[in-house]
Amino acid sequence: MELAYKKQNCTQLSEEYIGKEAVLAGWAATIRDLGGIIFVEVRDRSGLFQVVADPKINPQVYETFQKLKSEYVIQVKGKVSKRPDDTINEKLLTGSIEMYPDEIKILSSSKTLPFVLEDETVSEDIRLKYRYLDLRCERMLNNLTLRHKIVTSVRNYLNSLDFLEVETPILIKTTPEGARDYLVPSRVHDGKFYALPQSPQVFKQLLMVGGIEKYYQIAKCFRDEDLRADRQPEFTQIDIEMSFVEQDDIIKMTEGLVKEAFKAAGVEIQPPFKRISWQEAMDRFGSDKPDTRFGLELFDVTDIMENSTFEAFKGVISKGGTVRAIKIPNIAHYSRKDMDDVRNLAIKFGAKGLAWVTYMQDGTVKSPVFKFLNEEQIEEIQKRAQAEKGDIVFFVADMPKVVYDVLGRFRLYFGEKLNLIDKSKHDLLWVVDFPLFEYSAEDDRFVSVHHPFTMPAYEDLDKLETDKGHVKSIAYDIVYNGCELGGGSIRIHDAAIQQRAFKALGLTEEDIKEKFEFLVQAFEYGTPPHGGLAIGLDRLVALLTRSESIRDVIAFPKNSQAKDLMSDAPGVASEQQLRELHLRLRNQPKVN
RNA sequence: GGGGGCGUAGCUCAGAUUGGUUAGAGCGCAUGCCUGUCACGCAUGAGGUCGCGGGUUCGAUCCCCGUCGUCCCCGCCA
Repeated sequence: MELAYKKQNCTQLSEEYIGKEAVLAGWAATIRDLGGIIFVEVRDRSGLFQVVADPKINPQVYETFQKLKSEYVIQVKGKVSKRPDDTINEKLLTGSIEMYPDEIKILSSSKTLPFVLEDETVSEDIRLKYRYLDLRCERMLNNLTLRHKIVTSVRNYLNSLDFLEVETPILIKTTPEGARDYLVPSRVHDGKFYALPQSPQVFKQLLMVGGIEKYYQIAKCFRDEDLRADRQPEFTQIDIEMSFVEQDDIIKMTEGLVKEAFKAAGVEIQPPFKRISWQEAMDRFGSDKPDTRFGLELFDVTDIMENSTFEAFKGVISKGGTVRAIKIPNIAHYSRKDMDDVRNLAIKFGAKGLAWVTYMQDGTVKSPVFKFLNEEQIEEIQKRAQAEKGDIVFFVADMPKVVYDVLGRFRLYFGEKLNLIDKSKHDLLWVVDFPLFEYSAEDDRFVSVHHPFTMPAYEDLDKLETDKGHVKSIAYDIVYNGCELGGGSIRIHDAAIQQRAFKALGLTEEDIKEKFEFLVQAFEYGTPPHGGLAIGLDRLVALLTRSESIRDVIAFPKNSQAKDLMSDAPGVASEQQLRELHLRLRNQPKVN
């Protein structure tokens, strides 16, 4: 596309252009002034192109070149020429050609940059403060380019399947459950607030009631919770909902989508992906997002320990607890200090203690717990662990949730530490059959694992009243290399089942009316069976670009304290603004 | 809310085993020289509230306390 200021992109030029006129515009990336000749690399989004000024060839151009400084914006016009054979730069896409411009214009000058572009060691806070400069670096350009390609491939894929992209509101009513809402005060309605959506959940279900049948949206979502490397206060989901579907339909559709998204990143993957039940994931990997690129699977020794004389374990078991173990290979040489560190790690992860068996290289076996076990039990442990010389088996006894969590984290810790993870793998799988409810000790009641509209497994419907803790749901997560990429569920479309689900959650009629009235009401007017899922776009792109943080795939992210270091948001509001919003501050904001 | 790391030149860092007279390096920047560089080379030079405040001390970049900034983790969050 020819523009007023440029007719070609830098890397569009090739040897085919030799002798032809070109007009480039971009930034002076590097300037090499050799005294009698000046080389400048022009950079635009496409890449680099070298232009040369020689006083004997064009004194006027040479004079302007002498004025150039780093990151000046320039335009050059002239004929593309071949470089002398011995000056070809193999590292540059356009390294065999160059231009002695007939004309150069300085379109804009630049101050000295606060940091050297492409210097990977520059700290992130400096780069975030001058994000517009960081964006000039190849890394950010590549990340944003890949993000765009992935979004494009997703849109193309869903469009080809007859989906409609529909926007849902950003100013909505606050929702009682889930994450903390961002609130927006209403000027028109004194004392009332909008919330920003944590996800378009309610609206996408209403779109199904509205007959849209197949909906998607590249949706901005907002959660006012503390940040992490993979969590931003505003983030983007590929949000999808479909009518007249069961779980398999969603899974199949998503597998195609993920395949296309990976293809856009140059990675070929072949659906269908493995499916593993939530229970199996917890039993084998201690996680609902298992990284199955390596072994170190957990195993159950509750039955053995139950018949031991180890009162600590027996006490846990009699209270409904479990004893599980993990075998870590080739660490029997660990010193006492190493073992203390491991024990402290277990405690940090939530264990009350740690027991172990060491299978020494000399064939002896050492364990602080063996005095509580008979020979048969000791043998059975070795058999289940398939322990060999050099291994250590660790035991954790507690309520299942704690045991899974501690051993699951142990597994990841040692997998990383012992370098057991094949980083070249693209391991995709589905975790299915999640429990519908989870007991919350904090609230002393059962709460939704997914959300209150998740369909219970058909075979578990009669347990809704009798055995809440064991009701499975039709919910599914997609997991990539041990990271949750997305998840979703089939929703309840039957008013009677929805009432039973609400009841199981301990919600009263008033609660339901207050919290979900318009949704429940909508469902009374003919609701198609429906379900969907959402995929975290930022995480997906971060994983595919091997970025350490999702900040690296967002053009203008917040820092770990939810501040925008560039614009210094959030800022203070004026007294006038506060008055219009009917607000008074409890504390004066800190001014730095 | 809690735990940990870091904070010295524009950027990235060093600054000792023990607190001491003039706080260094590379990159960048400036000036000069240099006609085929592409990490151009060579020379010269400028550039510092050692994050901030307080304390200990004859004396603090260094030790102590507080505070601010930033990153990571737990809690929180799908």
